[in-house]
Amino acid sequence: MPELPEVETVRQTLLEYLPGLTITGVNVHLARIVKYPEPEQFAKELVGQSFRDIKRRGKYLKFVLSGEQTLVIHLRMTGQLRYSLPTEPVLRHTHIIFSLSDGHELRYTDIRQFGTMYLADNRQIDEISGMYRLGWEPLTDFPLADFAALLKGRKRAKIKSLLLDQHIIAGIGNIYADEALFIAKIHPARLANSLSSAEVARLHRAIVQVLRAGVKMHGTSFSDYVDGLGRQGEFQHQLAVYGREGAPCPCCGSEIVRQKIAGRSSHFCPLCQPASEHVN
DNA sequence: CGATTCCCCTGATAGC
DNA sequence: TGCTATCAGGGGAATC
Repeated sequence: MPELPEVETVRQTLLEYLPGLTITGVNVHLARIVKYPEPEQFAKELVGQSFRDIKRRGKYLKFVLSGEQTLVIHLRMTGQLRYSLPTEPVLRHTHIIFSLSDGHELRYTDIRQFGTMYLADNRQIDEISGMYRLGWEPLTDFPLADFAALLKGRKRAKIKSLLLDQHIIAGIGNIYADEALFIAKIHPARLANSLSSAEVARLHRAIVQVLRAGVKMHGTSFSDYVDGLGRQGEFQHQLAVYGREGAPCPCCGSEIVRQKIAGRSSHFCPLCQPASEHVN
């Protein structure tokens, strides 16, 4: 499940190969992945354009093209982008293949078919893809004071659901939300405005820390995630709580609990992350 | 207005 | 052995 660190790793790996290459063909085998424009036009407009740059916004990848257009790809749950040789076997669930001028292919594989692609002029792409609605970019534009003020204004929301809300912070998913809350020692079901300023500061720092660590370790290959060359990440070996139900807390040894909170499974240590603020 | 639920989809797993 | 039910979760729409 690609979150910010995984998407950033894909960006970095593809950035080594794609810039300067021209798209010589596009084969769309599953039309529903292409949300805009119609798949035929999508393919037609892409052919002949070359890659200038690859950017990222939250969990979205933005391929800046030579024709003043941007190709936006969201991997959602199980999407994978691989820079491959045509001689490599085409994996099952490969839905879109871009042929490249160096003889390679950029292949989009997605078991669950939830991924999305958009192609539009640079000035329209944010609106068409929905990216204009995204919140703070946590590694470059995430002011603590504004974050604290937002949490103060949320009397009913659980902190976990706010961390997952892309309109507030862009790029956090279930794995890094649980890990950040563990590092900050905050229970996922705490109401946002009940956090003390010390807790808000801890959480802010934990979010940045865990996302940076995830990028440094090339992402978390918990289920399907691989980078732009098909390589797994390493951060799954450092997870403290996610996917560790029943295992000992790395901090105190208590059994990690898994519980559905705000509609998502949440993993936490009941001792290190008490349901109310722990005052020392 | 904001929070919750449903839904898209396939594969892994549990239960019978 | 094989069937069905359940769960996983990003994010948008529908619903409460």
